[in-house]
Amino acid sequence: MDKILVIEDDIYISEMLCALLKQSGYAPVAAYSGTEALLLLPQGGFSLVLLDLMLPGKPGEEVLAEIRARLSLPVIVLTARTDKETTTQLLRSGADDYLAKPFDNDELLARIDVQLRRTTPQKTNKAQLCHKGITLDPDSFDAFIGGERAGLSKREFEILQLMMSHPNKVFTKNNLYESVWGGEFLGDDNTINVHISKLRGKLSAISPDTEYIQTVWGIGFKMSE
Amino acid sequence: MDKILVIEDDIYISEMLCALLKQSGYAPVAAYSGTEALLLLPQGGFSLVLLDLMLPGKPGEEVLAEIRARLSLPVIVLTARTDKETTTQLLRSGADDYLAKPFDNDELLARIDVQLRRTTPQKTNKAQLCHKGITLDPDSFDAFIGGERAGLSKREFEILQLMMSHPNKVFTKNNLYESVWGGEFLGDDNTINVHISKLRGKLSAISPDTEYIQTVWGIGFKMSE
DNA sequence: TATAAGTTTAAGACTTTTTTAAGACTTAAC
DNA sequence: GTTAAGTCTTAAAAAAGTCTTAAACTTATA
Repeated sequence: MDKILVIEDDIYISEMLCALLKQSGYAPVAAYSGTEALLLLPQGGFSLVLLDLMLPGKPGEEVLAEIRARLSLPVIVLTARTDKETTTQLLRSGADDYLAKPFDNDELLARIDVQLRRTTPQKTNKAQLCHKGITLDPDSFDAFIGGERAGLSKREFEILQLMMSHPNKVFTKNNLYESVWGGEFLGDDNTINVHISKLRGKLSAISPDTEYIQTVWGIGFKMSE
Repeated sequence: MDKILVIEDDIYISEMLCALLKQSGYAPVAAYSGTEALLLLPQGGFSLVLLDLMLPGKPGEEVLAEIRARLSLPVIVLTARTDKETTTQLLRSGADDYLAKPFDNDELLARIDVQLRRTTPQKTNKAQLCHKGITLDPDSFDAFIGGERAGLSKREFEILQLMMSHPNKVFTKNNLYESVWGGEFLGDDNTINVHISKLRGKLSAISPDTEYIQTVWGIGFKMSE
């Protein structure tokens, strides 16, 4: 159950929020000032922060900055001010979203969902990698181009998967070796070159005129753009 | 540079969006229908999707669902409808954020920032060097001027990186040799001159009228101001 | 103008990558 | 446990790209 820190000085609103959250299956914790919130946060375990901007003592903006400086937690700001300057400034200074007061309960819940959806590590999400028409299928350990199976071996698949997960990065042989083989790389090894060559062969067997893997001379390999 | 897929059928709005994005340092790619977008997406490399809900052919909601089913990419929806039902429904069905039309440019940029901030994790690594319009990309070991790749070799990159890391310092040949080659400099060597010449050639191939590397007669080289 | 310093070019040396092929190793089936 | 099929590694030659050298040319300084 996700713990949500509700930073709101108005007791009436705070209770309303907490009730709404509890009813929706979250575990709300109320903080009635920014300083209190900053004391509670290090306790840990929070999945999200709801932050009212108008706070006694420390202004909400400062609280936001301190949360951001210390933790990586989604923060949704509640504010009465809806002018563009305020709201864009808020987003720029670290808020993940904001909601204008008075807000709609359903919308608040939806926005909380959105934030938690991304924070909570992908449960089912075997997001399959796609790049330049290559689709990777982690279930069959194989790659497809336009529906055609490439027939990769395990190492070939792992190399391609690694490279496609960061399509702009150049991977040194060292990188590749340590990630795919998991050991230390002893410079004078041609194994990776051979695997890259085979991989290219299988990819270009499907699509002969496309370059998929680029060599960066003296450095390594990367996915073509 | 982050690639953003702009799915918008109205050419006027699409161009406006692309111009705005380009100006802000993103690389926009326009798709004028949902089906086109779904063809472009497997090409990969996109960091974010801007999706207009009103689309010819396939409705935006379906496009959203298909994107969600296939990839894990932030999607910001642009919509004219602002009723609570529509918007919460949108967020629940996979949108990461939405913006009501007509939207404010700054707000759009701020929201894009928010989404990218979380998707692009620890961009903490080597902050890319910029100077006089040259951007160094340590991932691809190359330099860019206005988005154009220079195609540097390893040594050329290392020289430029060294010089750009202290743009006001004058580097003697000795300095350069010892830093880039790592050995002792034996005065009568022309190698560095040749490399500087090649480097200048590649930079001015992109931007012929700008001087990037200055000669300090009798001493060495430095970045131009 | 003479001289020292910097620039450019082109060719060959050198290094890195690609490809091929053969043998070693793994895996799965019998 | 043996066999068969496929995968991985090693080695070596060929190909491709980069670096260095040397020489001719240009520019700045005294």
